[in-house]
Amino acid sequence: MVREENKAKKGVRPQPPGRIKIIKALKILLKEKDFNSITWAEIAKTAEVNEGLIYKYFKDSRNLLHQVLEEYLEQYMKEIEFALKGIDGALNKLRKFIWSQINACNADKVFSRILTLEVRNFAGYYSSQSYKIIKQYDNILLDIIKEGVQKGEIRDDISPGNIKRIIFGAAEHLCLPGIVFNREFSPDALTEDLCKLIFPGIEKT
Amino acid sequence: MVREENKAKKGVRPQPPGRIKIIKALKILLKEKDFNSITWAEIAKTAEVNEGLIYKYFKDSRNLLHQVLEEYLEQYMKEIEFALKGIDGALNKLRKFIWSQINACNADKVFSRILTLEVRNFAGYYSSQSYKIIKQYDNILLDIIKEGVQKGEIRDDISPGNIKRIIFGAAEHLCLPGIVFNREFSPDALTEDLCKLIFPGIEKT
Amino acid sequence: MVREENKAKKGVRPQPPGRIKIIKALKILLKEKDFNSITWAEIAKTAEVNEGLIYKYFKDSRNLLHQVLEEYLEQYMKEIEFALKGIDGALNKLRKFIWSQINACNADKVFSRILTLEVRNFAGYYSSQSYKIIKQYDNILLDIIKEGVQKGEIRDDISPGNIKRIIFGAAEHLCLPGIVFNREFSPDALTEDLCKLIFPGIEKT
Amino acid sequence: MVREENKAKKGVRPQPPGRIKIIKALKILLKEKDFNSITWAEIAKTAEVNEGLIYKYFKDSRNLLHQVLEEYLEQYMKEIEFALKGIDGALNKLRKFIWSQINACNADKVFSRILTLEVRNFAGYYSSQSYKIIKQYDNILLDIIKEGVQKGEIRDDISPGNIKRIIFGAAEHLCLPGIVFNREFSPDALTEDLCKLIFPGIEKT
DNA sequence: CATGAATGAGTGTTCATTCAT
DNA sequence: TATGAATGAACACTCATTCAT
Repeated sequence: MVREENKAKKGVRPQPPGRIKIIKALKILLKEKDFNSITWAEIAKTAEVNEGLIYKYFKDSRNLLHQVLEEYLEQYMKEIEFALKGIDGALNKLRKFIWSQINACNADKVFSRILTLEVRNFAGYYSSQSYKIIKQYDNILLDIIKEGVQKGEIRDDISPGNIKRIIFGAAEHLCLPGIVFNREFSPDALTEDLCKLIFPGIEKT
Repeated sequence: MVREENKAKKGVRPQPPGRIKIIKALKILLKEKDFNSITWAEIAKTAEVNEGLIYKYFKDSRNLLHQVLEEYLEQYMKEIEFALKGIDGALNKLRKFIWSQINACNADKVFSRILTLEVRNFAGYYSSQSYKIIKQYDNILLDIIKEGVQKGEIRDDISPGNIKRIIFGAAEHLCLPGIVFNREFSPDALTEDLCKLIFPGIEKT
Repeated sequence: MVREENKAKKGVRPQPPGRIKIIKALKILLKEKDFNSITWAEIAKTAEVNEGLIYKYFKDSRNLLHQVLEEYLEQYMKEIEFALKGIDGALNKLRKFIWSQINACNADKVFSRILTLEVRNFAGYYSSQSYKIIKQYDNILLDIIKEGVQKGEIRDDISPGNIKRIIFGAAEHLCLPGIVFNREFSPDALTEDLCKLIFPGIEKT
Repeated sequence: MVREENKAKKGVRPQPPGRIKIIKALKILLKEKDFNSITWAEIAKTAEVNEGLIYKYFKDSRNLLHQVLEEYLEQYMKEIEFALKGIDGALNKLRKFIWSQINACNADKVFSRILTLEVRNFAGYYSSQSYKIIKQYDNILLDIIKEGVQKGEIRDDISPGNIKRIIFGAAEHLCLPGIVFNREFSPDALTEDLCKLIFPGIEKT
């Protein structure tokens, strides 16, 4: 009965086993190699599924990756929104946001690699659904900054957009060695360093 | 005799005309499309050279790109070294370095795109000659920071490596929209914003 | 009871709903594209029926088309036989036959296209049931000619078969532009022209 | 030296052996099966050539057929123009034209089948180069008819276009059994029958 | 130094067909 | 009766690469 409820709530389609296997296979392969060098044949073989079946469920290979990405991003969006609840003050939210971002990078290196290194030079990426979700995610940070500016917590002589970019870029490059060489890193320590460095320049004096 | 001079000037390689044409062709194509979707046939056609000839000079397509990259990077390295000469104080050098980096991004968007979006998830990139030059370039910034720490200009409670990463990441993401959508941007303004934001957190108080 | 009646009227087959839907779907698709490029998947989708179901009723796709063709041809045969009733004289019948043929081409361009452009180079066409019906249809014209020869209305120094072919070919090519480019044309005018041209050479002098 | 001259005159490109083999292979296969069911693999195998090579010389499979068709049609056009030279009077030309057409059908049944049964329902046929040549060929007949009308040899109360269609259609269907079942037939006899039948209705009385 | 010709191994994609339920 | 899921075999097409000349 609980199951029935879940279905109803989430509006989940029945999810045929082949589809699940394919997605799982892609995730496995993404751990081993970059997306561009993954072939349908490999996916099919890994999924123990017929090649043609992939086409049944996913229009093309990009579509398959985007669907997997979307799922991941939507999940992450929910988490970050949840994580920010109940936190008071723009700077506190900022710190939390940064930590979450770095932590997520550390927790799922495969997706981090895809999002930071692979997807950005895909052909249709900047008009994809995934990119839309990323923009929403960006806006969370942007809103925090704008709120801080409005409340006098954050300086107003740098555009919120540029502050946002600086933060994202700084966080990304702190994680980059970990992402590229698949090494563990400490979200706590990196967050600490990043905030120490940028907060003095962000706070309104 | 003139030839001899050319040889001497340009370096060791004799630079046969076919080779030059191929490299030129790749540069043209890189302006239009991303490296991964450029084919030998296209290069040969653009270079007005036989396909087979490419093999005479370049082991494989990656090799070709790397050679082009190397050339570009070596050139840029020289420029940055020259640009930093005669500047006093770590923070002043830092500002100059940042400006040069952002300015270079703006000036040559093709190479910026390759370096920030494409090359990083190539298979052999991190053991390539190009990467070695990038590391050297990284070290220039690192040395500036270390010098600043040593002279008491820069705080010592954040590792120079992390400071370096924060600066590179921040600068990169400030340029990213311009790189991705091939838009012009103002190196002066972006440098100003970035320094305003990070210098308070970098300076030793 | 009504059902029973329908059965009796339509013939032997019980005509299950799925079957009807499939046939209807094929007819719809034939209006849009040529038969060779219609896929099972499309038929099933258009019919709002499962792909596998088609196999219940039709051995293969050719079989399906032939059944649809047969239906159409049988219907047309009845009409032509009815139309020729009560007409006196071979030449009058000839004129009526020609008009009916051209009129049918104009009225149902889809089937005309199939019969004149598509079906003739199908593998098994010349041993199919459809071809048998076509032969019967051919024979109607042939019989008219033979009757005319016998009665001295039509010249006897050209074989009836060749006269038949000349008439069919001429009529077909008069309709061809209309069929190919799906344009309307006037059966009256074309019949008039055709008869004007061939009757002098057909009539016994 | 003679060779050099030929090259220069005809403007012939060197014709690489692979290209020739491919065209030859297609011609062989066309004798056995209809064009639509011929695959690249078969052509390559028959030509004893790599599959990829076909793509080097011909953009796609349609392109390959069209090039072969064009060659054939251009050749035939030259022949018909030559054949009509020195013939006086529209009706005499007409007879010669008809005989040539029927004779060509008999002589090369493969191409006749393609032109009458296959090519007409190809997607891009009516905007292809082949179709343009066919139109030119059509116009030869049309011009003969127009000339006859002008000189008072041919009746003027049926449009030349319709006369043309009637002739082409009649001739085609006289040849059709031969084309379809690959049977020999007598151009002389068929021409005789056709002219006997249509000339009385064509001549101006 | 440079070319034209040719190759082999793959690519994503499509399709008719089958089968358990 | 009708369906969803899955399959296998082929399809046209592409590409980096080689080699004789």
